[in-house]
Amino acid sequence: MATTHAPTTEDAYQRTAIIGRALADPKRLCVLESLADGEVSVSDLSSVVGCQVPNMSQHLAVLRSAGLVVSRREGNTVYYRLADPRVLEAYRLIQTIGR
Amino acid sequence: MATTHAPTTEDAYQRTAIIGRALADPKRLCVLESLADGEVSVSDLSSVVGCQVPNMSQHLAVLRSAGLVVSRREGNTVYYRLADPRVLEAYRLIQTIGR
DNA sequence: GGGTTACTTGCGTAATTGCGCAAGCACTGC
DNA sequence: GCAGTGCTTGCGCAATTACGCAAGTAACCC
Repeated sequence: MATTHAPTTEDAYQRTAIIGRALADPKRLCVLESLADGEVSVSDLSSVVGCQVPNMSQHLAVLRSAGLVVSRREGNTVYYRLADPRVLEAYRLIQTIGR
Repeated sequence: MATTHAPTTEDAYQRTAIIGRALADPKRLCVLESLADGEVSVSDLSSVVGCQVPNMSQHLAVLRSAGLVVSRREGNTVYYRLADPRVLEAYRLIQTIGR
């Protein structure tokens, strides 16, 4: 079934670009690093990153729609965690390229 | 030499974010993939990606200032290539996360 | 010198993004 | 029911971005 060279569709580029876009902000990178050791609540994340809660919520929405993080509600606290260990792996790799 | 926990400075986040930003466009991702097998000229890249040459030149400037590609001039042709094999590695990794 | 090819840069515009602030929702108590 | 806490969403604004087009630079050939 013509899997000759994997032509890489425009759609595949688009999905990958959405992830790149999610990695394009310092605060979002700080979030990913903060989630390396396990799940963290939104308010704790906003403290660590140093921004207001609504702003943090928007950044988390970007990360979530890119499929990099997932959320879980417990009472009235929402905890976020990395969706996949490869997310941290990718972040670390890009980090080493940048130094 | 105080390598305690690597606090990750704001500046380090910024440099990593610039790379993420460079990976945030489908056309630029197509460029990286096109450069996987070796150097390619600007006009050839614009043909493969499907955009005008000035537009391609701008995308290449983004990739270049992020340190992902380097250029070399031969006569009046400018060839671009990946600056580091890890760039392709990072692209592939992000790609698998996205599918 | 002039002319051609290959690429870069500047300019204007439409679209997207990050932020602050206010309002809305979801859940827990009372 | 009524607060109160924690998070999300909508709105307005300043800043950034991608694109097309024109003009500029660099190297080649005559």
